[in-house]
Amino acid sequence: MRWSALPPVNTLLPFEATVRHASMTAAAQELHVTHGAVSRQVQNLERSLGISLFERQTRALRPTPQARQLAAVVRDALDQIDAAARQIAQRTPAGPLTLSCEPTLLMRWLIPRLPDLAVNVPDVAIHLSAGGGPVFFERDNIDLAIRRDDFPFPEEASRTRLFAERIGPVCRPDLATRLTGAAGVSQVALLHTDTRPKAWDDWRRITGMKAEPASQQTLEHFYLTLQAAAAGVGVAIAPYAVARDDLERGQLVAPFGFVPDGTSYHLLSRQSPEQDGRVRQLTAWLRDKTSQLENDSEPV
Amino acid sequence: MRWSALPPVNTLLPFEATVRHASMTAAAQELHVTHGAVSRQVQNLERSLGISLFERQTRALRPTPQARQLAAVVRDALDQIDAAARQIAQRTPAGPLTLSCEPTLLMRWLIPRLPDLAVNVPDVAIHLSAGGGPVFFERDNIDLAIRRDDFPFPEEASRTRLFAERIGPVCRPDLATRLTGAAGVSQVALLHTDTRPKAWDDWRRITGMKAEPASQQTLEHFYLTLQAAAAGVGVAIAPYAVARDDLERGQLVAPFGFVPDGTSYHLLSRQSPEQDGRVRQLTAWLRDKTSQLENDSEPV
DNA sequence: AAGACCTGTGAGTAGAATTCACGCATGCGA
DNA sequence: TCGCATGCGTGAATTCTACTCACAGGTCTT
Repeated sequence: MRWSALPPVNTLLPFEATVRHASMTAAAQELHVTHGAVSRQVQNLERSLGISLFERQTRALRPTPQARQLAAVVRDALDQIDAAARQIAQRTPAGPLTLSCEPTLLMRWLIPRLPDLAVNVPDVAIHLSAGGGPVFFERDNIDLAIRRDDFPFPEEASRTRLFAERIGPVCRPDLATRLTGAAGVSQVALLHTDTRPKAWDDWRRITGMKAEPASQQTLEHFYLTLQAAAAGVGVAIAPYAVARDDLERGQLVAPFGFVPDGTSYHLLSRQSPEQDGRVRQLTAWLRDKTSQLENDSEPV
Repeated sequence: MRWSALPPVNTLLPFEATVRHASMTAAAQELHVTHGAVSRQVQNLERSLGISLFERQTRALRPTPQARQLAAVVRDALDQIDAAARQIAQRTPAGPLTLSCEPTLLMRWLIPRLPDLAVNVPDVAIHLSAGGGPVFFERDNIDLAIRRDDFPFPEEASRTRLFAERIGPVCRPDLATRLTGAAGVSQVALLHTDTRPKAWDDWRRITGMKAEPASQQTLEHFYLTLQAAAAGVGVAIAPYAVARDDLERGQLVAPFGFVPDGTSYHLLSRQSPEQDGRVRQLTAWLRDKTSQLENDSEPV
C-alpha cells in the first residue's frame, strides 16, 4: 500500500487555510463553511498524525513549526495538482457567459468590480444583462442570474446562496444629525422606488421605528434614489450591497445601520458549477466577493 | 481564491489507483471499496475537469495521455505530503504492539508473513499472542486481536472486517482421487479438531454432502490436523486461510474447494486506527494481505 | 452458446461533514 | 470593573456525500 502515512486528504484544505490565516474562523470564511467544520477537520488531521499542530491560545491560534512545514508542503503539492488540472481541463469554449442581475445591484456593485473580475477570472468572458423577477434561462438566453429569494426559483436551476439582504436608510452625511434626533426620519423627505415599493414598510416593521415623512418622492430604481440621497434630497432606503461603496467613500452614511429583511441573494445557473469550468470560476469569484457583504460590520 | 482549478481532492486517490492499474476493479481492491465507488469518483473527477480521462473499451480501460500526466502529478504531490506527514507524525513510541490471534491462523498464515511485515512496516514492533474467544484488551494487555465473528465483540473496540471464512476438506494429493469417487469422503478417516468441533457438520450442512467416515480422529488444533492430512492420515476440514500456503506448495489439495460458512474475520483494536500511527499501519498491512484471501479463487 | 470479466447506474443506506447553538476563556473599551 | 466582542471547542441534529448492492450491457473466452 502506498502512502501509509498519508492523512485524510479532505483535512488538508481546511488545515492549510487555517495555517495561512493563523485562524480557523478566517479559514472557514475563505472556504465558506463554519468555524466548527474547520475545527473538526483540523482535529481529524491532528488525531491522524498523532501530534498537535496548533498552540491554542485563547485569542490567537499559533501554528507549530511542524504545522507550518506541513502546510508549505501541502500548498506546494496542491499547486502542482492545480496547475496540472488547469493545463488538462477543458479549454474554455468560445462564447461569453450571460449574467442577469437586478439593475441597481448591477450598476452599484457588480460593474465597479468588473476590473477585479477581469484580473481574477481572465479566461471567462461575461455578458451582463439587467433584469429582475422570474428567470427563464432558455427564453432569455441567460446562463446565470443573481436573484433575491422573494419568489420561487425554477426547480431545475442549480443555486448557490450568496449573501443576506440587509436594508437601511442612507442619506448625505450632513443630514444624518437631523435624523437621529427625536423626530427621527420624519424630518426629511423619504425616497421610494418603484421596484421595491415595500422597502420602507419592511424596515419600519423590522425595526419598529416610525417614519412619518415631511414629504415623499418616488423614483424608478434604487440607484436613482441613491443619487438623490447623495444630492441631499432626502433619505433613501437601500440594500447594503448597493450602498456599500458610497458609504466607504463617505458620500452617504447609514445612521441606523442595516437590518436583515429575511431574504437572501442567490446565484442561479443553468448548468451546475461542476459541469462547466467557467461557471465554477465565476461562482467562486462571486462567492468570494459577496462573502464580504455578509461579514462586513457596516460603518454606522 | 487559490487553486481555482483544483478538482475535488477525494477523487484523486481512486483516480490515481485506477490509472496505475488501468482498471477500476483493481483500484477498488487496492482501496478496499467496490468498483462502483471508484467508478463514481472517477466520473466526478472527469466532470470536474470537463474532459474524459479514460477510453472505455469494453474489456479494458485505457487512461488517456492527460490522465497519465495528471496521475503522475498527483502521485508526486501525494508522495510529498506523505513524506512530510511521516516526518512530522508522532515518532513511534517504544513498546511493541501485542496482537492476539487464533493459534492456527497464527502458525499457518501470520508467522509465514512476518518477513513481509518487517519489510513493509519496519517501524512497528509486534508481539504475537496465541489466543481465541472473548477479547479483554486491558486484562490481557492486548492491543489488537484477530477474531472470527462467532461471538459478540466488545462494544468499545474499533473493528475492521478482514475476510470471510471459507472452509473445505483438504488432504494429501494422492488421496484426492479416492474422495471424488462415488463414496465421497466416506472412504477415509476424518480429522477433527477440539477448537472447532462443528466444522465438519457446518460443511455438510452448507454443501449438502455426506461424510460417513470409515474412521475418525480428533486433534487439538487445525494445524495438527493439517499435519496429519499432509501425512496421509486422512481428510481434514480447514479454513482456506490456514490451508492456503500448503495448497500452493502442493502439499495438500482441496478436492471440493472451499465454501463460505457465513462468518468473517475481524481485526479488533483498543484504539481506533486513526489515533495511533502504528495501529493504522498494521491495519493497512493486514487489510492488504488478507484481501487476497478474499479474492483468491482457490486452486481446486 | 454459455460463462467470465469489466464498467455503468438506479436505488437505498451508512457514515461523514456540516451546522447550530451554546459554553468557555480572555482581551478590550467604557 | 463590568459588560461585550472575539475565537475556539463541542454535543446534538441534520444534511449530504460516498458507498454498497444488485442488475444491465457489452465483449472476450472456451
